[in-house]
Amino acid sequence: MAYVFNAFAGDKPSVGELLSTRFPHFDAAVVSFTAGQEVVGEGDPTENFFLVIRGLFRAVKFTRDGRRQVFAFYMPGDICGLEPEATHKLSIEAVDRAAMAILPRPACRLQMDVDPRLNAALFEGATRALTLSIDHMLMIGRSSAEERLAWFLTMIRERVAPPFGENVVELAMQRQDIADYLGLTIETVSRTFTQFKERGLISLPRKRSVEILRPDALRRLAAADRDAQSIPYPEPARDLAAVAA
Amino acid sequence: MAYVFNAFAGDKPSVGELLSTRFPHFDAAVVSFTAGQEVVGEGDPTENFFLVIRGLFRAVKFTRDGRRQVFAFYMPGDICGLEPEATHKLSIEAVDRAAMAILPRPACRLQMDVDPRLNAALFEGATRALTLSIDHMLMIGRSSAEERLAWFLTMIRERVAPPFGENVVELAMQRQDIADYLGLTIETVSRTFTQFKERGLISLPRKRSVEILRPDALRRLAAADRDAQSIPYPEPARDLAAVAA
DNA sequence: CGGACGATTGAGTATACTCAAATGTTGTGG
DNA sequence: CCACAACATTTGAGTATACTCAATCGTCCG
Repeated sequence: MAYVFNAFAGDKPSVGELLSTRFPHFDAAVVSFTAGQEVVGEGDPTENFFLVIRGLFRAVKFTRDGRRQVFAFYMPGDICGLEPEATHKLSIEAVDRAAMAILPRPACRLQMDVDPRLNAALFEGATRALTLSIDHMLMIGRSSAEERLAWFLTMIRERVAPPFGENVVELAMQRQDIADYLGLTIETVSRTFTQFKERGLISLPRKRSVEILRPDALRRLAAADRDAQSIPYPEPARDLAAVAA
Repeated sequence: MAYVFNAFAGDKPSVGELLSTRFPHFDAAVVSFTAGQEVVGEGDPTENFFLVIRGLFRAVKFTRDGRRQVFAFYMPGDICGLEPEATHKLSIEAVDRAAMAILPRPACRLQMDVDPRLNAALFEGATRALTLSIDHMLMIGRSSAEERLAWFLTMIRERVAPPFGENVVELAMQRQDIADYLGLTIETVSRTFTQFKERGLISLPRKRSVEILRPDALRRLAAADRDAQSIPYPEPARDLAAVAA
């Protein structure tokens, strides 16, 4: 997940908390968006930071001929819009009906100068976002379709309810978003979902709802552990140590 | 270029300058490395920042089964090692005979608290690094082999001597590094080099030396402009406006 | 000169792609 | 509430791009 501040990730107070403390009226700047609506576009001046209040957003970039890459999904508690240049290099769009708190940059900067905690939190967050993007890039550059989808499902699951996640994950984004996030086509994503279903790794109660039946197997696939691919069905053992390793 | 501070990129004083000002004896901590030598490994504690003095370094990560992704190349003036977690998530290795200034983190942090300029420079740099990684990811996720290599050559050329670059670029890294940087195999990289040569886009005086004969054509390929692919040979016109657009 | 390594080239293949059609889902108006 | 339209997703068939495995070529050193 490139470019994401996760409210759960820090041992320090979360950026969201700090902001809501320092800007007691920040909810006055909350704006709602409908599905597909653009918050900022590529080339727009970077005037604000954004704190996700409700729903799901995505950060995207387009090539000139219309290909699209999704760089991140932002969930409630995440901050985005921290691009350093004068203009945004990514567009931020609402995936579904969602809401953002809009935080003017000058005010944030002033607070940063005054409050070392906010300062440190933002810096830590920015560098952590970089770390989070590493896995994403490794996946895109060096993994098969099934590894990418397994990684995606594992990551989403663990973000929704850390540290272990629920076994049923609601996917607010549509298949095209997943495809563009993973650097695949929508057809390949769909086929891989079907394949996972047939292998008993997941079930699909509804199209946008995934029940993860065998989280360990999925996690091993995601870790690019080639052995996992040769284990289609059994494997009842837990394997949490492997995650930490 | 993920994770890179480029000494040329900023309108502010470069991080390198600030560090050498604030740490007048930082050159006492300069360490030399031979080709392939590891500066820090994945999992090592994050005790220092690093400033490249001479030569070329790469940031890499391995999957469990040995696949490798190169995330960045660091040139003199670049800073690396700014990972926020307690341990490094990437390994940093010397590509050739190279040297790093080793900057203890606690000292840097102290200076950051005291000196808002250093602080701002590092923050700007960290977020800029994020922006720089965007193109890399877009390439890896959504481009063909020839687009990736065209982008790589264009980027290297412009980094070596901004803003336009020399027409002859010395590649200190070997083909495997390029392949792992672009998410391709070494064979595909090699074939694409050959193809570019046959199309008259480049020439290869030596294996590690690329002469860029048609920078505009290469740049258009890199920009994922599909029209460029249907223009194999002629095209004498300049096209700098397209870069800015 | 020979060995080691890096790079290129060749042949065949697999994975994910494209184009196309069918199916499923959602939302809207009658 | 149902029917229909619009859209999202799945499935199918064929193909292209980049991969794998293998051999050759070139270059740098000892």
